[in-house]
Amino acid sequence: MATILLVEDARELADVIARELQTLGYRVVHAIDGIAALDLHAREAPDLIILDWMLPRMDGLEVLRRVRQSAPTPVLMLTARSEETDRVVGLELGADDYLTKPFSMRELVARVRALLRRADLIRQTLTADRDDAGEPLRRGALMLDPRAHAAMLDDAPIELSPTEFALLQLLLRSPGRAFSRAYLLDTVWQESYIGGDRSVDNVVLRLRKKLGAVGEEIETVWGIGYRLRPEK
Amino acid sequence: MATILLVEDARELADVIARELQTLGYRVVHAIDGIAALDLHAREAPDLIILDWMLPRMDGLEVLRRVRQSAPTPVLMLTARSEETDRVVGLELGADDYLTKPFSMRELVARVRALLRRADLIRQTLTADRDDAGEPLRRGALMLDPRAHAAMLDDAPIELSPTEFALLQLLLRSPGRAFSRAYLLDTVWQESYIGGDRSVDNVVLRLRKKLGAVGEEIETVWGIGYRLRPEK
DNA sequence: TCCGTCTGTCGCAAGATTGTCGCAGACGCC
DNA sequence: GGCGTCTGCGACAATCTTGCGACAGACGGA
Repeated sequence: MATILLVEDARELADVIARELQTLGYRVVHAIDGIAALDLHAREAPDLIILDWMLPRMDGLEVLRRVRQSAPTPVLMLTARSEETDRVVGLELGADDYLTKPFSMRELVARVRALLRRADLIRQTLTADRDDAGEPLRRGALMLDPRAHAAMLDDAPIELSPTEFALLQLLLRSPGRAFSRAYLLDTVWQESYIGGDRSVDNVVLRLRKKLGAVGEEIETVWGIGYRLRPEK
Repeated sequence: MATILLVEDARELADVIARELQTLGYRVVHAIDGIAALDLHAREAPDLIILDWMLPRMDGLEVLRRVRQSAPTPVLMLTARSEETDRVVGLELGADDYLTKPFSMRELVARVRALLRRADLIRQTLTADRDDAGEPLRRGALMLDPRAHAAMLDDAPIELSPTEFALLQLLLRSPGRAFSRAYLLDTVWQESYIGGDRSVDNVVLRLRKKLGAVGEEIETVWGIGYRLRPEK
């Protein structure tokens, strides 16, 4: 689950925000001044920063500037001022969004969610680009199209669940390579892997059933995991 | 990875933009005035130009005019002015998009990606889709005319709200491609995306209802988002 | 101001997915 | 061949996702 760095010196407000975010499942790290914020940012590598403008020891703008030098972490700025000039400065320095006090919890949450969603989208797009996704993968009678998120077997579309799709895609990208269950859990399940090794087995089981002849080419590597039989 | 020519004389702003784009994986070439911009454009053949309106030595409009004489490179104009007349002039001269200062990084990034994506799409499909947004899109009994912002179903006009229209247009442009909710929120809702995933669902729901048979071709990609069934 | 349209939210129900469990069978090692 | 370990696989329940109706706030026009 995402970690949020909250930088706010007004204790009471900070508590309210932190509690709200925590009940929503986010991990909240709290800094009370600018120096602490930079320190925590470096240590915790949060997914999002909620940054108050007025801070002891180093103001929000300076924190923003320094953060921006090291990481593209999205920043939501909080401010009591509403003057247009401040808004301009904040946004030009790379704040991703801006909220003027007083604001409703509801609005804060909506923006936090939006920023996290966007960051996640960017991350996915980048990794997809790196992996050269988009090109259809073929293997015998099977064709898997990442762009359409669809699979065809003998020219007939087949239904694959998200997990099945991701696992199959991984196998198809590296035929012959053996994947350990731990690696698969890490890669396919990512950080949400609450599953045990049996989960992997089951997805493979379901894939084999759905894929017919191609399914038989998913081999068990005893004591390790699975691999797609290298092409002849 | 795409190369972006950034033409902006305000050093600090330019640095922020450049850094942001670079962390996203783009190569950024920076020009500080109009003459340098033309020079770099000729040498680097960038995939996109981000062009400030006010520039030393040759203003943005003139740069745009000259660039247009030699290449169809997409151009995103930046300007401090918000008057309608300027906007009209810029777009008539062939700017592809337009952003008024102050703007958020989020917005800039969204537009940059939208422009690159569109350019890429155009490059790929050197078929009938040679238009940008003007040519009518057809699909079975449905005809959608972006220019007139009007839709016809079985030769009868149907009412679509702006959001519905934009989403449908996106689907029609890339039949078969799966769009995640996050992507749709980023693209269709753009700036004002305070909505949650349920908002997307609802627009799709309304579209399906309005579109009859064509509506049934909007498929749910479980765990991902939506897709227009590819044409046979 | 009243009214109609557009949009986001909420809540519930239906349905899909996925992790767990148990057991049978396969495998590797000695 | 015997034995401990690992895997295949069916069943099931918990969880997650989506469809959809209802509703309320925002907005703009009359």
